[in-house]
Amino acid sequence: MSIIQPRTLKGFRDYLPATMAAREEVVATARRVYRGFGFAPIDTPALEYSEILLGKGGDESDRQMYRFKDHGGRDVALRFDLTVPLARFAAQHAARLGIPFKRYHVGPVWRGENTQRGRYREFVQFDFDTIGTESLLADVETLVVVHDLFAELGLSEFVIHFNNRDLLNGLLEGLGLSEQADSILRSLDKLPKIGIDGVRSELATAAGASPDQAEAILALAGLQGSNDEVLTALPAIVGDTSTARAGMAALESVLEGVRASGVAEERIRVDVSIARGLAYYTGTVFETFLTDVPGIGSVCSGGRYDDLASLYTKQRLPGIGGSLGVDRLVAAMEELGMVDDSGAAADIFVALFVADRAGDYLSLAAELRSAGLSVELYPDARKLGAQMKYADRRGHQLAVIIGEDEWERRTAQVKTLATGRSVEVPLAELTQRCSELLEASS
RNA sequence: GUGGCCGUAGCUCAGUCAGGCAGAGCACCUGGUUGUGGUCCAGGAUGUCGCGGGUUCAAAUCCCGUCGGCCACCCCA
Repeated sequence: MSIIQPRTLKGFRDYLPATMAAREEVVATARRVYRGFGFAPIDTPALEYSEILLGKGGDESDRQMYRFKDHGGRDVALRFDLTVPLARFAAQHAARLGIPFKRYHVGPVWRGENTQRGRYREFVQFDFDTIGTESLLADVETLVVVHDLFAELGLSEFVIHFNNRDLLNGLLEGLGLSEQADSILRSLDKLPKIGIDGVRSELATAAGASPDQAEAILALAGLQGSNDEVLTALPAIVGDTSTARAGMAALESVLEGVRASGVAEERIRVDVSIARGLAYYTGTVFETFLTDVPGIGSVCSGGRYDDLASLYTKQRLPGIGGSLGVDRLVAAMEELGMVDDSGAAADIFVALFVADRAGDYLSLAAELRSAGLSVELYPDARKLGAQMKYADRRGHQLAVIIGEDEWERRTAQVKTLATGRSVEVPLAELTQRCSELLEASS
């Protein structure tokens, strides 16, 4: 029989222990932060009816969607984000949930796009959203959650860039270009790449903007400075439509709220160039960048979507939320050397020294575990040196060594691997002494 | 999806231009010590050269296809 080549699909990956342990830690931290703000867990199916997902994220999302007929001939698709399923979920369960409804949701999503560093076809998002309120306090809270999340993760160098789509919408209304909003948005998004002149010519060709219109749009996109400088300059640039005024007011109000929440000025930036491609965003939009890993792009982004649930219900269910890119974040942390590659080792290593006494070692390990300690018993009675080497490589804190002599004396040697120091303790005190040693080294 | 570069030991890579015995460093295994890791010394094992086909006396090397990775476009976590 021939051997089948072991392999994974393009854009799909296996996760080794070191990476997976890092991911679990990120998820645990995010969960703790989300819960601290009153978000509750939910889950939804990976597979949905295509009609639920199609047309919600824009043409690009539709193109990238994994879509096929299931065994019953149903037209189905894998979710490409967690926000659209949430909208369906909220519409379906609104009556039971109560408003506002705050939920978090972690799971894989799928996009059939071309791969690149930090971009895969299957990746994990960890979302949090607030459904059922238009209050800007929810916008403020969303940004504060992101801030606390990155602070808790130990990533000190990050900046949350935020904007309000009404600024551009208002400007375009005044210019009579509302119809071309999508195409203009896409052109503006390329500003860092193709420059002012590139965007200017693209605005003319793709959106049919006149030279004057293009200049007005570019004046907005090119606006830079401190948060207060940008806010001061904006009114003259975005014009005097009611939409633009609303966008201005929202932007100022959100920034004020974020400041009041104690977020440092250098962590939050009004950035009118943040547009976000997904079609469903309506007001506040944001992206989060790691200053030390610029190449990886945004690791947490989101915004307000006041019309999304209207696709599934007549009830008005506005929402706002954010999406943490778990894989991207773990990749960034690996680049920053924040992930040690030993994987998750148990605190205590027990050498299997005397093969005949396997039962004694097993009950000893069980006793330590019942006290809440994590214990690994080596499965083979190999040379002690080899076992010690294994324990060292694996990253255990303590090694418990009990040979025939110790068994007879009813004692154990407990070795602190980092220092090499070893103490002999009575078996009766082993649990307590191990706890103390672990406490001391942490 | 389109285009460019790349794929050789567990890892990082040399060897490919100009076809001629498949290599280095690190990691790994064994020994130097009857029962103690990280250093040192000695020795050892390890490859469908991504996969399939073609050209050739001979292919890691040249050609075609395919799968995968990276980069750009596009878009995005």
